[in-house]
Amino acid sequence: MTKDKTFYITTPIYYPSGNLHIGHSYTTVAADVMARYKRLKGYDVMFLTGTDEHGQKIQERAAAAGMAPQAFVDEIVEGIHRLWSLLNISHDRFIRTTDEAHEKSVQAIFQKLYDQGDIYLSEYEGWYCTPDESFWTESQLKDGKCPECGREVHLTKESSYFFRMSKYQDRLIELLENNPDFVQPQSRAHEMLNNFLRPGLEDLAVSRTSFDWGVKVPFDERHVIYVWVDALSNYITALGYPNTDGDFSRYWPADVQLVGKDIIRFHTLIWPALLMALDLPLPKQVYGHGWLLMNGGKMSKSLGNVVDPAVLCERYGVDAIRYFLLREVPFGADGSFSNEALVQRINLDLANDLGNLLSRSTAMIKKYFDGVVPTVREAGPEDEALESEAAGLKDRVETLLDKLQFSQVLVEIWKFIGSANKYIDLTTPWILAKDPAKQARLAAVLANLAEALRVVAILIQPFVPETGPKIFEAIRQAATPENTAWEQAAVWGAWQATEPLQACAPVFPRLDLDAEIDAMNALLQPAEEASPEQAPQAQTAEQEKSSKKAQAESKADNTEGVISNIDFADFEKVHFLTAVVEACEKVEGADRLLCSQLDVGALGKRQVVSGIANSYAPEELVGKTVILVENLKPRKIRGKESHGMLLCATAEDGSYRLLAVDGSVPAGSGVG
RNA sequence: CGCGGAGUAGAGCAGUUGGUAGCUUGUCGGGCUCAUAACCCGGAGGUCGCGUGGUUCGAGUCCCGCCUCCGCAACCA
Repeated sequence: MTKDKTFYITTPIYYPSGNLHIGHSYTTVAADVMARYKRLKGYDVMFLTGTDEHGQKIQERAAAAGMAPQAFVDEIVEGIHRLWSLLNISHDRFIRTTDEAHEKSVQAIFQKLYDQGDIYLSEYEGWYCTPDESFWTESQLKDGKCPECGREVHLTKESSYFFRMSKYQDRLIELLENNPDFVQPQSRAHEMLNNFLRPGLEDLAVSRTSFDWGVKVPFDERHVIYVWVDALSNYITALGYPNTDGDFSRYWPADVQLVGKDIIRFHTLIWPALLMALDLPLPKQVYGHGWLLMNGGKMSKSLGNVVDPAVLCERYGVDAIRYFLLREVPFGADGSFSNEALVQRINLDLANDLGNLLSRSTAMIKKYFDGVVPTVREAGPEDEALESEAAGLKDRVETLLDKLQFSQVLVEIWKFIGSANKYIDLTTPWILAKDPAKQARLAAVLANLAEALRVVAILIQPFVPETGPKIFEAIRQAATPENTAWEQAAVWGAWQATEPLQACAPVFPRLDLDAEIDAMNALLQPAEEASPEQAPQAQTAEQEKSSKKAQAESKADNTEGVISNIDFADFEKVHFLTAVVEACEKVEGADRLLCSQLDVGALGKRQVVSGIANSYAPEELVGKTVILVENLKPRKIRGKESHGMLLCATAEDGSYRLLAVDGSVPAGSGVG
């Protein structure tokens, strides 16, 4: 059968430099819901996701792990496949930029653009940081120095191919101004226009000679194709482009391309410009969703506040996680993730409202009619409201889903679940049951409840693919394609039990809030150096702001005593010593950092950078005896070497107080 | 004067073209007993960041000024 309606949806291709976190799952689950919904509606769906595997960072990570880049990404991609499988992601295709077909297509695209003059060879002029081997533009520099390491940079030139993006500036402005649907939410379009388009676009460097983990420029082996052409073009190479027959002609242009708000710039400027250069139609919509914030701050590995979706799924089940992700936060906006919110959603929405509705309905059918609702049924005055609400529900859900308003869709469905619960209270079936004359009315009431559950089961399929079938099973509705079809949600009276109902076990068991939060905190304890107590040392300037809140939060949690025990051997690994501060000054360009010169007795002098400038003035520290973690791995903070860390207590207001010694001991004394 | 977003009941959020301020959760009280200590009803709780600003018969909603918070320069969704 040839379906005439197609729907092509994409997620970004993820960068496999490490395992994915809950944020990646958020995007992908959202795309999955749309894909499942459209399939239910009878569309021929192409749902694409994948990985962006080239680039310097991967090369470095692989080298650090002592692996070849390909082997390195293979391993991570394997994990990503497992995660998507766990989350019931129903992608039709998974593209890797290291796929041979993709690489060939990228070369063909590059060649075409070069041949037609949209790509030209020139020189990339920038500020080069030799130790970091990285280029920076004038505006990226911090105080004229490398923004990464703070060291000197020098002006240098590197040969590079450029994409003539400036040529498409006017067409891009027109695109964003005249097509309000192209970028969603629309506020993001303004940002693009004001920040980038109106000030003027520069041509884009699209090749590099400074590393070689990438696709070679077909006519110039010294260059590898840089991220833009390589990564963005995945959306068309996955369909076979430059071959424009088959899948490409069938699915392109994409209906929706989901991206996080951070990369919307590349998808609304560079990507359309590339397509214009290739003379291809543009995607119908690029949707930039918001972030899931962890305790109010951005999620990132270096902060140690990353939530592992696999752990959550294991503990709560896939559907609970999928439901939470899309229910908790309006899709375009930022929202926060917290264990408490997750457990609350599971308890209130899934267990109390939906789970309990199923439970009480099936229990009554079992109890009053031994699982079989008689066909002699008498309508009552309470029925009308429930039935008419159900009748319009499918359309309301569709309207909202087509606008990707996932949280609103779930609100709408749950309103109906609430109505069904209320319907039970209004009709009081337990009273009807006592009166033999009211059996027909009781039958009607219970049938209506099964009916409501059937409608809900159909509509929630895209969101919670495991739960829909469970409900069908519980009400003994055969899960045939005809019965589960989307259109069946608009029908009232299609419930047809295949066998007697039984009282069913809870589909979403209620959780103990406090116990869960404790358990989750224990699971999520960051293993590395980002634990709160170490934060003053471990933070870099750019991380400080966002980690501040996370610190406060996790600190409060820690007082509950859920930190796992360590062996004495572990403790012994840490060398504490006393040290005397000989000199101390603020670190230039950083708000919270102080750089101290310490006398550590026999060990000589040490330089330590600490994030305590808000709590101490530099001169206050001089002469103090402090506790130093002596064997902490040295690291650079704002360009300054920091060999160790000063122990501090954190006060309630978030300020730090140094640990002191009771009495007087020489510098360099052991502590422990 | 960089750009954008946000500031509405304890918490988290809605408030469409200006017309009596809503939802969820929490809290207090009541009902019910079919059900996963679940479900249903009701009460309390807000001078809608500030300017006793402007426009208007009327402003959370439009205009002006100010304050606070967050994001944006890094190919972390």
